[in-house]
Amino acid sequence: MGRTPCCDKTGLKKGPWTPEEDLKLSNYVQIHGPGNWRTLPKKAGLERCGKSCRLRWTNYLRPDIKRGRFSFEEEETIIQLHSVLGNKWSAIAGRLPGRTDNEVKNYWNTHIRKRLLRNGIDPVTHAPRLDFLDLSSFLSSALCSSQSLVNASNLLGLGLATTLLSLKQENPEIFLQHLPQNQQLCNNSQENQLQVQVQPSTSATVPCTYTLSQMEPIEASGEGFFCCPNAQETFDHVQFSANPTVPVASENSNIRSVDGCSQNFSLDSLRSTPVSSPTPLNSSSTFINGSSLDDERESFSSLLKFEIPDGLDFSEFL
DNA sequence: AACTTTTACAACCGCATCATT
DNA sequence: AAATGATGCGGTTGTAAAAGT
Repeated sequence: MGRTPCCDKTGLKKGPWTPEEDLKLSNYVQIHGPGNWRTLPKKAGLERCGKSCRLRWTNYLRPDIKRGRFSFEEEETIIQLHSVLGNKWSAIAGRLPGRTDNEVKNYWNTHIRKRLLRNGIDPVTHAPRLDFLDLSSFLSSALCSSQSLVNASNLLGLGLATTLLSLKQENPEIFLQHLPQNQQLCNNSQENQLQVQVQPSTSATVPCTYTLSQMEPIEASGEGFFCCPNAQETFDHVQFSANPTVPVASENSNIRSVDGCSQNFSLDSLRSTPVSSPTPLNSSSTFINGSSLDDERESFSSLLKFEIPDGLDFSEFL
């Protein structure tokens, strides 16, 4: 015995709402307030399912809804929250004033998800993925530019580190259970530990190094994704290293080969999103009315760059 | 200009969860 | 404690508009 349907669908209208229906619904809700959706259609004189009325109100007619394109800041917030919360669209929308879960979900599926994929970022794990990289452009860039260097092991090291952090977030018990093995993946030497060197948000604070086992994920704070156990700070700049002696590199927008298995990057670049500052990164990126906003954002996303080293055997990829 | 394909978004549907009886 | 009802959530679909051929 299944559940009774939310309403008797016979004779009920479906499809796009007419202005007249919108008016009836708006007038009714403004007088009586939202709620009692099952009985609302009859009282409001609408031939619609109560569920449909609720959806129309919450996603379209509500007076506090913000319409129009998502700003850079909103997009960045969505990506940050999605990396922590996953497809919890309602929770994400709750942190974006005036935006609905449906709107956020649609924007993710039609814009952000595709762009992340194009830039070699897995939209589910938010980690760089080799199988998403455009291999042809990858190879042509390697063949045409003497400066282009790919260090496949570095890419793998980066993916490993980010995957481990994701794993720790999602399955802390399993992560801790396998931590010794995980730490050895990056380097066979048991003396080396996979470490995370962090640059705190405030410049006055000295960078510190933690092992992954010490890192704690932060629930959607909007400020960062992990916190140091003994420090109150959040941070947005991490360096993964299999070698505790590796120094912290200074640039935090690009992935750079520092040494061996270490990687230096910011979470912003990892997420392939624009940097937090609303100021464009270079003078040619000033906003021009009429230009494609997606293209602008695409150019920011290209900050995720890979350098190609000499001596890479491309046959490994083919 | 006509047709096809792609894109964006509103709306629907089924299920989960919480509240009430 | 179980049954039922109300609401919310997330995946999916339908369709109009835009872009491409």
